[in-house]
Amino acid sequence: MNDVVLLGKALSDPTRVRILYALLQSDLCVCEMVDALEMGQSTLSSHLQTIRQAGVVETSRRHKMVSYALTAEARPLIETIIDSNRSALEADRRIARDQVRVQERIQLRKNDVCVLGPGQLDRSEDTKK
Amino acid sequence: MNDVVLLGKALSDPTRVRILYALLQSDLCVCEMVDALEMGQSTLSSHLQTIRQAGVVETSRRHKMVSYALTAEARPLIETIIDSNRSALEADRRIARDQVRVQERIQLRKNDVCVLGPGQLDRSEDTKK
DNA sequence: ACGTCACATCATGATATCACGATATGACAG
DNA sequence: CTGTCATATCGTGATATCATGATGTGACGT
Repeated sequence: MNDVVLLGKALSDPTRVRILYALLQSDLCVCEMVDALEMGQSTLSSHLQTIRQAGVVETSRRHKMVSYALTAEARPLIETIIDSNRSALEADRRIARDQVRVQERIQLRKNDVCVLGPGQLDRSEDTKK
Repeated sequence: MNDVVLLGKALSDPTRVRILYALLQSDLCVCEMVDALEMGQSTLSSHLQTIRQAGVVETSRRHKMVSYALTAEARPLIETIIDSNRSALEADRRIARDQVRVQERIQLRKNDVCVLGPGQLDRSEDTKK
């Protein structure tokens, strides 16, 4: 019972859906998500705790950063749910923008490891038309 | 995006999970759910509206009663989610009790149609041992 | 057409959740 | 063992959700 409710809570907020959608692309550390998803670090962190309580994600430490990943148990179910609304999600402008920014942040990794802290990504390109 | 969030909201409350679990057994009218799930009619109704907004259930009128059913589109997904936690749900005492009471209420139908209004089910048996 | 009955909606107060800034923690480098 | 930096937690005020009782609505039988 409670497991289902916690899964529901994980999915019941647009910000958390954005986070899950991003994690479906790739494991990400908190600093990468702060930049890519453009939200306050404390806001992001508390949503991550909510998702973690649902057993949907797990953490691992990589150097100074904490990396979040979908759990092996939850991933298929999350994929199924997301897939059932894939087209609506892909049409969402916020989601599309997140995708691009996640990829940009991933490009900055060295040897697949995040080397840049939160809020340090040069976004001067973004202000150009 | 919003569809996923609404689905999440439908699942994010224990009372709504109970309702969905009951509807997985059988279509039910509101009066049957009031008795079987032992909740106030207005409480039940507002949860049903939440679930309906998520596109998970649809209604039809049968005589005076309104019958709720999982939609054909949502049912497979709901089944998948429930199944992924089937054992935990079956272990839930509240859910188990609901199951019994739903079956009792269904037994009272004539020709598969509910004939008894809300709060009219004789529960004198329940107070025995 | 008029009640009646099942259901929906409203009003309210209590509790939970949200975003955000400030502060705490704790792992690593030096 | 000390500072630093990434992340977690706390505090707060605004908003949303909950359960419940009162009231509204609309389809059916008479």
